[in-house]
Amino acid sequence: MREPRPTIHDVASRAGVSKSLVSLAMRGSPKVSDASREAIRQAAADLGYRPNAAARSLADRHSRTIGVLVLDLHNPVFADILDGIQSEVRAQGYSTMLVTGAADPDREQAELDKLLEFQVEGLILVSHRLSPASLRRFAAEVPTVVVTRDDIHGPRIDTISNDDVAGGTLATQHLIALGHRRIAHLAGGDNPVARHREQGYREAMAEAGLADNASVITGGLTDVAGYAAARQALAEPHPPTAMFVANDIAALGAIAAVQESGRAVPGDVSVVGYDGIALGALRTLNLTTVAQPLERMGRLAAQRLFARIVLPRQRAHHVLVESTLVVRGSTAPPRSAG
Amino acid sequence: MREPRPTIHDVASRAGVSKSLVSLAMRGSPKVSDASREAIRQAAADLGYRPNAAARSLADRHSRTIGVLVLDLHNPVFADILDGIQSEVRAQGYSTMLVTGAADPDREQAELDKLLEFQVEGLILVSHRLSPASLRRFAAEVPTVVVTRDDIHGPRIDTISNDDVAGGTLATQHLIALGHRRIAHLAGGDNPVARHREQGYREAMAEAGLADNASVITGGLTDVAGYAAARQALAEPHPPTAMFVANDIAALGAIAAVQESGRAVPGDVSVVGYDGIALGALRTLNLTTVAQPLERMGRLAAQRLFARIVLPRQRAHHVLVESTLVVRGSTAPPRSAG
DNA sequence: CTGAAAGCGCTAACAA
DNA sequence: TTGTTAGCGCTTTCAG
Repeated sequence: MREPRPTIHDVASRAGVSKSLVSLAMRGSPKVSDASREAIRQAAADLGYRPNAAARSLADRHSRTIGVLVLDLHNPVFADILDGIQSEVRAQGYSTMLVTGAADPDREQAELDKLLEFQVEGLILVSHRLSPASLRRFAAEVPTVVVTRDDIHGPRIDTISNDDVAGGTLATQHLIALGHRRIAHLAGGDNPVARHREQGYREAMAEAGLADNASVITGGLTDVAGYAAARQALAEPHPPTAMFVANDIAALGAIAAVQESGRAVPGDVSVVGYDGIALGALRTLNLTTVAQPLERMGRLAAQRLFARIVLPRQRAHHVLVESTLVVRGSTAPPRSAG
Repeated sequence: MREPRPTIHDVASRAGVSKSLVSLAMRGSPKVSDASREAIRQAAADLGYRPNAAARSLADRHSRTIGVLVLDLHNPVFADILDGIQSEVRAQGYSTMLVTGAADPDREQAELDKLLEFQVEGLILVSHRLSPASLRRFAAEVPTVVVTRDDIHGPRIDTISNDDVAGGTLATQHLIALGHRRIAHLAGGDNPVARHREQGYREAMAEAGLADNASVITGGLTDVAGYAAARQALAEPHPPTAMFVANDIAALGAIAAVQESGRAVPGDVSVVGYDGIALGALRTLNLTTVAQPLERMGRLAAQRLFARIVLPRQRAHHVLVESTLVVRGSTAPPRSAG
């Protein structure tokens, strides 16, 4: 089919040296004479030689690769986190293998199994849907850090996350402070992150004496889900004057539904999202949100992972990052305040 | 550090059979007795055995992996294309290694070099920034297909793309048909895709006798770039009544700038994008656009790649997909038509 | 159906 | 400084 690739052996004989010398030279060892080094460099260039990563990985038992699982490539949140991961991983001279599981536990399992077969030296899970048992099984085999979740604990599972309960409270309190009372929460579905944000909402409502006004609509973390949930909220006898939506992407969908119903944002309905995606800053959208330091979370995750690769048995670290309310134009006091 | 992983050897001795039998069993060969197969399965499960992909790749000289380079993980266009690629690749029992080069030719080179060291059996480049020479060099080493571009030809470089010139014309003609005359193009910068779309714009303007009205503003393919370009366009003495923007993401930025300037979309300024990202369908944004069949392009790319992996020397295929104008709410006749 | 032996491309002692 | 010798874990002839 295709001519075989040149090997280290071919380079050696063309340069008139031995295999091992080439190996040393390739990795920039100082114990190679300048003459040999140059001859080897030249021979490699002539031949178009490329080291075979599989062979190297096998021989020195180090793949220099880390595996990254992301929940959903469509949500820009993950692109930001990945930027942080990538820069850190590359700085260490490692490569990353990136996979998605489409929010399906079985597929996530399968993808991670593949990653382990490739001998990745560590795993970063950016918002997975694994069962606790399954996650612990992976973490037992290879250093693992989880980003955006800290609900599953295990002896050697590090986490980087924000406090979603506090964030949910922050968003809700903002709406309460503006004078809203009928505040709906468009929930993010059956996952811990969404549940925590909902809990934060409930706590803020209760604390403000608005527990009876609390109204949670089942939604999801996609634009479509947010759209549908908002429609449902607006169809109620006493539609809300404000919505706290489980994440930014769903909030965009919710805004669409509000506007489509003939209402204005924020004039008739205020909307708050969660995450802090760059898109939300666009004047068109201008989304008030609880912003997480996404890129930093990615960097922290990679740093944590390398720390654990060096010292595998250290106890689990749970890094909590600060999220902040970013007030933009999608929230305002209700028409008839109070 | 960590206890060594069980190998095929460990499985064999625990199951009381030979290494090679295990190897056969692992790959589901029919020439293994049921008894042996079960013993092996059990032993592997007990041990938590995982095949070592590096070793397998080395031994059978097949990595069963294809490399994918994407221009920018932040643009949802690429997530859609990737969906198509992934589903097809998985269906073939292959894995994918995904990398980004941040639109930087040198980094793209480096990432692709890494991919080749991992012995990927093929390459899919989703909108690269490589030089022709560099692209041809990679294609000479491994089957390669390029998605969204067809400007660089080479003996064995397949392409999957739409006709950006035609698409640009389509968008512009739509605005002309609505009655616009001062139509600006917010260009997408120094890359072939953007240049083709611009050419389509120019051709449509010329054909309508509006060549003198043609106004091209230098922009880029990001929201920020679109925002800046639109501001510039609006600052001119005779601001346009319509804009054709190089892609959807930049169009969102442009809409933001228009609205921020106190003008309405489409009341004062119509905006057309390009790509057909899902987000554009949201009622809030409601973006008229030239939509490419993104997921299908991804699938086609993977299919083409596998075809070439089987028959490496076949001549280059250039698959052209149809893009269609999707008229939504961001375009309308100008205030004072004509 | 099963097992022994050789080798994939590379690294890693160890000698020379 | 250089070359030799063993493997890394797996697949693959080729004899039993």
